[in-house]
Amino acid sequence: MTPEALAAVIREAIGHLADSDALQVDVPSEVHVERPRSRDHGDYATNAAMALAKSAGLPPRAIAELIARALQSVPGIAQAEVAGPGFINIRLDSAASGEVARQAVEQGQAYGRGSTLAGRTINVEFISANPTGPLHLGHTRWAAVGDAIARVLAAAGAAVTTEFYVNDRGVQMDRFGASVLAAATGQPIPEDGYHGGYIVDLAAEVVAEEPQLLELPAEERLAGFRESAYRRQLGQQQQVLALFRTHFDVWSSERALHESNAVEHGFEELRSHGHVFTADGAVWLRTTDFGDDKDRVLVKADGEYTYFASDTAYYVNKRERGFDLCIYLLGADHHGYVNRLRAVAACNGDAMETVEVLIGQMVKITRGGQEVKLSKRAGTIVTLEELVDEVGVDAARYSLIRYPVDSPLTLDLEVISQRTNDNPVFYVQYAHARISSVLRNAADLGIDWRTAAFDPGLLTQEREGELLASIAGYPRVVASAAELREPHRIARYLEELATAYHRFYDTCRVLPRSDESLTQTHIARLWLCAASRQVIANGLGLLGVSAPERM
RNA sequence: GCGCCCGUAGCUCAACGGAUAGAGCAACCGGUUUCUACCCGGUCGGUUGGGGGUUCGAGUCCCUCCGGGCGCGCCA
Repeated sequence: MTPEALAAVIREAIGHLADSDALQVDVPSEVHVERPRSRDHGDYATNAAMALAKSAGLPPRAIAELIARALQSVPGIAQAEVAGPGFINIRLDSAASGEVARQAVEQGQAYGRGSTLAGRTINVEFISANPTGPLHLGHTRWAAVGDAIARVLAAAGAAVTTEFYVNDRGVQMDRFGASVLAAATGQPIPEDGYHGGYIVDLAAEVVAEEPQLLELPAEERLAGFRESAYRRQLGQQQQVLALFRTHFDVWSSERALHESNAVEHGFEELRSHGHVFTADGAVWLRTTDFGDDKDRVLVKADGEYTYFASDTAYYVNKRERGFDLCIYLLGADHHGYVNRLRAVAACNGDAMETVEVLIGQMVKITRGGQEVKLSKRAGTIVTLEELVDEVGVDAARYSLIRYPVDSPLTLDLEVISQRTNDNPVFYVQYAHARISSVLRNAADLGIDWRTAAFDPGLLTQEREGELLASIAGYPRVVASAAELREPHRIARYLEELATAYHRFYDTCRVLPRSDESLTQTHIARLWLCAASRQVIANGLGLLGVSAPERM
């Protein structure tokens, strides 16, 4: 029995009590079931009685008594007793606990997937870097976390589209082009240009492969270099992201937005809602109608569109493509955008909740405790590529996802490339490899556990119970990670699951020793192993981290 | 000045408003002569930055102060 199933049972019990007038309450839509820290408090505990006390006008313990008595007759529940201020502590019988092993094995990759977000059509936009340089560490955090969020949302039943918005228009692109051209022709790179070493490499590449560009008249030459370098740089970003296992369904170009007239179209939509006005020769969006500090300019007095104009049109475009939720992942240096983005939604006649902005704090990186400075302009940058080269995709992804994004993060390159428990990705992966080995050995011994009768009631050891409970908790972890947009919960959970497995393995012999014959207990433990492995693989899959069969 | 985020063990960090605030690392002590020891067990370690409040119950919610990060363009 999973905690969700138990919660449903408790809710049902409360419903019966309410129907029979034993208790005058509204049946709560959600019943909270938790795994108590201390096993003395049972397998699970619920605070339902305490939560109902106020509306029922009865002391929590009295309500708890009623519910507990009802639960005692439920199949699978071995014991239900009132404790403390009104908790109900519940003990399952071992067969009911053990059934989740069967569920996990039989459901396979589907185990843990849910439907809490079914019907939602969600756009997740992240990274959206300028195509004027390699992706650096901040982008890398989003590459890992954004991708994991998308996977987790999908696991909760949402239809998810991941999207990368390419800022390929405007002054930065011109500076980029000018920088590459300067490098190609031996001129000093402009003060306001890009000075990274990669500019020189790009310039050399362009010259080698498109020497004819050098022959063009000045203006066309500049444009030629800009476009060529842009294509190459974007291609490089795409290639590195693919290597990093971060997939985007849609690459959306700011330039294309303008060329397809989507910007003007977006303005019309907003105008029809009455939030566009003209002042001082500029066109504005009245975002202050919806909580922004100040109104924002869409078209400057000189006729140029602002960056915000594209953002606004892009939002309208997303809505027209059918997304009912637009999630943006932004760096902390962009948190000033939150209010105006939400205001854009409201100006479009949408609920402000249609826009959800996740703010990620900065990532610092150290090597052996010493900070590695990041500066895109100065060229001493740690790029996504360099990080992966140094620590590998699995360690990089896992380390970046493992922490909530709203706190600043410091990663030490030495630590996350070591195979210590400072670097738990290996700990989790090792559990998977270890189980794989056991299952291989079982096959070698000719044990066909899958078709043998599985008696979950034989899993009565304390550590078997802990492991089963951990497995049973997985679907809820996925659901809450999706609801809270916090994939780090998956990682933390996997570490606990791996611990539970290692502890189980330490005390419970799975396979028969050479002088032993095969028993039902061996079979039951093999099911437990297979279930554990399935859940680890599913969880790592949500993080985009591999689940190796051997290490 | 205004706004957002953060402050938890020596370090890096967890903890749907729930019971005695937890892991890993570091330090120290143990465990494998048969399934992967990249593992397991134990010891040490805390006024959750300070102070108020809300309630059956606060690391978590509210107020305030202190400390740190980031942002406040007709820039992108």
